[in-house]
Amino acid sequence: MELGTPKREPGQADAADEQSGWRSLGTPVGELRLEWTLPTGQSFRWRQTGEAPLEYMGVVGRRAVRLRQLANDVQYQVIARAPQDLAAADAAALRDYFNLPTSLAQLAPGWCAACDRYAAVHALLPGARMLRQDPVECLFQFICSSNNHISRIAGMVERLCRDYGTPLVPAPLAAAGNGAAGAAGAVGAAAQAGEAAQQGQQGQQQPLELYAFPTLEQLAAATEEQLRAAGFGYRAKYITGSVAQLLAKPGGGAAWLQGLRSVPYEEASEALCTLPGIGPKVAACICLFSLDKHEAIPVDTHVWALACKYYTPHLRSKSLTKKIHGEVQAAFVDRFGPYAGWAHNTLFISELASTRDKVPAIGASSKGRGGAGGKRKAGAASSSGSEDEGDAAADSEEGSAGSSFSAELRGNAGAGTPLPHTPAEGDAAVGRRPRRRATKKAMAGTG
DNA sequence: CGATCACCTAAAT
DNA sequence: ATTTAGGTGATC
Repeated sequence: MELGTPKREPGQADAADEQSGWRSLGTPVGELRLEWTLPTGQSFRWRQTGEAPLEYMGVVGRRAVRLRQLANDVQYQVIARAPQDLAAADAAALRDYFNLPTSLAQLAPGWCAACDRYAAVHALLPGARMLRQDPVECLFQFICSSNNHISRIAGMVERLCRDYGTPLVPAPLAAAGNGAAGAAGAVGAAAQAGEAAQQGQQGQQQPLELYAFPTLEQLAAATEEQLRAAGFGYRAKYITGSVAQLLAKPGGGAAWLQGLRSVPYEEASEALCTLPGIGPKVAACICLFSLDKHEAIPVDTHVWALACKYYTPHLRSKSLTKKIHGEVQAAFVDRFGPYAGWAHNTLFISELASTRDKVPAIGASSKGRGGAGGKRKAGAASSSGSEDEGDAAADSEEGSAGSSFSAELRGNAGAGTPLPHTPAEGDAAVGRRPRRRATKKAMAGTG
């Protein structure tokens, strides 16, 4: 059952799975790999709860979910659900969350043809798919992400859910429960479920608590002082400020955000940037991870470095201003087409230290060939003309993206060796090191 | 518009 | 002790 193409319809379970409670999502490896999708910076709400098979626990909407990766499929199990949500809708909710109507496997060949570097990385990172998260949840997660690292972001988001969100009660217990159980009981039960599922892990962590992400109304209870005390730092005022602005929107902030799904990327981005704590990068994250803007490119420090090296070397000497952000964005769309954000995601993941740990081969899978740096024409559709400019520019200073990348791979064959990324000279392009060493607040633009 | 700096924090070097 | 870590806002 664990190998081969899933034959069942998504959401169905055969006799064996019926008793264990696992159901098939119907996603071959080319469409979804949990390890390249859940813990790679799109959402900070998933915790790994098992190894072999790889398993995660998290929350989708008001459903607490367990997911496990099989050789050529993903299975799920909804362990807690809001009273108003039907079990019959579980499959649809997950298919929506994982953006399954969009076929990654169909788009990837076009990106491989458009860029050798992408092709090399893609082979090692199949199934790196974009999520379709709830916009409110996504927005506050990424306000927390500014000038921050993943582990700390995850902690902040967890605190937000625990302090202001609604606890989710595991289904069997919810069914058997009575009013007397109360909120405290519900929390305990959810925690227990998480704890049980976490056995066999590296231990240490406290029981995983399961909460729905707080609604805007719930978040309105948070004060800046409270959040600062909880370790949100200067982002505390961004959160309270954005909550206030969103709640003031006619029709409600949630609906306003939802409405951004049906306007052009440019417009959605600008709208988001009117909220405190949201700039071009965070706006792009929200657009790509929750608002159906498949072309959005969050240009962070890693992507900026990638772009300077392979895609927009002519911008290398610039600093990452809003305008430059737009130029990098355009360069990616020019090369990869309307789903450039998806392609960018795989490239981005390949730069994460955690990814390199999991894929030692990433430093050793050369196969030489440096040809054809980019012949674009991504089957995904290149929006329009001016084809060769990007390539010409890319080739001018560093050689083609393809050859550069391959050269790096060759020279770095040791297993587990981090991608070379030879910082050469332009590495600190983002934040010029302060001429002096201003003690603390000097690393501004670096992150 | 572009360049600079301040803003929280915890882990890594 | 300094740097890193998936930036944004205010100012000149």
